[in-house]
Amino acid sequence: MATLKQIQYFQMVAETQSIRSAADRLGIAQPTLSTQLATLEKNLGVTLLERSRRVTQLTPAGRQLLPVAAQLISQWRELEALANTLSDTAATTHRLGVPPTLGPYLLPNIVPSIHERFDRLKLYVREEPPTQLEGGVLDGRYDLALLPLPLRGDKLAVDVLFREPLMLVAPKEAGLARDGKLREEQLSGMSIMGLDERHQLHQEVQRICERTGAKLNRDYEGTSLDTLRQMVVMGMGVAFLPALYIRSEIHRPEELDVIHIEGAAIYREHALVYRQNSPVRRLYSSIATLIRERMAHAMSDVVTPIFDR
Amino acid sequence: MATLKQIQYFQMVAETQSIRSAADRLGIAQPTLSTQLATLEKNLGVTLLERSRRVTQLTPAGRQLLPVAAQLISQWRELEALANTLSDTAATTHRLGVPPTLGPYLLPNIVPSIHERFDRLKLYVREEPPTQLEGGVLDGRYDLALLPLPLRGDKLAVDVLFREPLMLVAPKEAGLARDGKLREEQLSGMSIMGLDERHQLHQEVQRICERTGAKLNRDYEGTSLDTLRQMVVMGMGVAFLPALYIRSEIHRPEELDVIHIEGAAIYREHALVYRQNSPVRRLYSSIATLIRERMAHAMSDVVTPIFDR
DNA sequence: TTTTTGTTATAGTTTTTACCTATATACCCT
DNA sequence: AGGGTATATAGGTAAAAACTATAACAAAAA
Repeated sequence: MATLKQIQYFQMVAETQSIRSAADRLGIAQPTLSTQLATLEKNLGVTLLERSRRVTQLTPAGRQLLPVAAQLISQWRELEALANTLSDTAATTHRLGVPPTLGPYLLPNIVPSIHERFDRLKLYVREEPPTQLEGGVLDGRYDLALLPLPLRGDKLAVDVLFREPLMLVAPKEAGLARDGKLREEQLSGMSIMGLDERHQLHQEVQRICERTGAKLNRDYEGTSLDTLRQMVVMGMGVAFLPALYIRSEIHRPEELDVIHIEGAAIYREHALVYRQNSPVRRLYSSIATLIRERMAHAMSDVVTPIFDR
Repeated sequence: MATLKQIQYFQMVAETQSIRSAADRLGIAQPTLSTQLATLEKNLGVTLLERSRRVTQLTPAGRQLLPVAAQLISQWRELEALANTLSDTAATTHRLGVPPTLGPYLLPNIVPSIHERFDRLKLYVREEPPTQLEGGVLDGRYDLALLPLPLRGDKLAVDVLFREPLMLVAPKEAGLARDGKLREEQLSGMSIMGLDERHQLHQEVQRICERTGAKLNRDYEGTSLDTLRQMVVMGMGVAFLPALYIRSEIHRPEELDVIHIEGAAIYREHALVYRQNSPVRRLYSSIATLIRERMAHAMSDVVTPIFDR
């Protein structure tokens, strides 16, 4: 197999019409160039150059191969240039997976900050259920993902980000919320609506119900936070919704009572995960830090950043 | 500078997602592949692969470089393939220069034969005055040329092709041609029209006039054989025209008398010329043979092929 | 003509590097 | 904990890419 060098040599000789001066301009010895050209010709099975003492010029075959060779070299230069810009790892496109119950409500808050800090970094974002996301990061479909804790496996690097309370929402007419608060014990026996079981939030709510004695109503299950919320608005029951969802503009406060449960640890935790041996794990962990800082700065009334774990 | 091999290696690893199996498929040892990849990465200044025991996959940067690398390889394959077809020298495009007083009247007769014999050979034909053609072959603007003899220089390979008589043409009403023949002596004092002096034919006719005592009329000079012929038709005088021109369909026999001069060597000779050290001189000389044979076969009434000189 | 000069090819060496085998190291899985 | 598998490293060899020196040759100059 020929080398890019040899092709470059060929190109230079074609340009200068002389092996001698081409060798000078390439900064190599003339015999080296002669033999390299000879081996290139041998490999290609074609005589490229018409050697003579006066001028060395292209053969008809060489003339036709030259443009292809030139294109090859320019393609190589392009690859070099691209590698150069990518050598700053923060200049490449990273694939980020997000769960549907978090992404739309969190990303608008943090993506601008990320682009501000790493101005040439690009994100390719896709939504998927957390269970699939975890495997997706492992098998390389994603470079990093936002995921609720705990994870199934333990093979991934995990940067815990923040704690997000789940708020009980109830129809106005239910009159549950005197002052927007409820004590944990009052949950006991209450019938709670949730998302369908393919969502991680389903399990999370299930655990909370088991702990507090509430009852998970499986007759009606939402397929998204929006449909779940709509079911509450229509008076079909109460539900736990993530604080970030409620904070987002999708929520219209006049339609629902939002109730904070006192005394109970009703929340979920989110982390940024990526492969342990990703060469850019330092970048990812600084993105995690950036997210925590952003949360602390702009959303500390809603979520609790976790800096040390 | 990286090598094409290394890029191919990179491509294979990306495909198999494993250094081990890529090494197998490439037929090299695994450590070789590891080090080659490392040097490629060092040269590019970018980490291309995320090594791990489970699967080795691309980094974000590697993912973006892979398509460019793949294109580079495919470009190389293209170059190889082209070289392969060109390795048969008769499959390339050769640049042929012809003089305006010969090309249009000879080429239609010989080009089909050339393509029949060398079916993948292509010709790029241009017309230029012989004086420029000779230099054009020397400096590489042409690969070969048809030229009238004698040549100025002696640095080119010359394959003499054939002798072409020059015929005297006269207006019908001049009544010069009793039986289409004239003896050399009768030319003496006759006023002959010619082409302008940039054409080689001008000099040739001039020499003939000097030898036979005819007088070259420089008051009216044609810029092409067609205008010269037209001047004769219009009764402005007589002229020498090449036999191949007269034989071509451009000539309409009813308009002119064509007169053969007896006893005098009134002709020009044509040769195929090319650079001495052209790597394809054997091809060119067999093209010369082909032309001679074609002349002998189809035009022996007009021209005299010259096989031995 | 002969000499000089400049260009390419060849010979002989050195240095580099691509490749190998053997082994270390790390991780996964049972 | 240990066997199995993947990659990395070490050390050595052989191929090839580089150099210097020189031959061979053609063109230009003397």
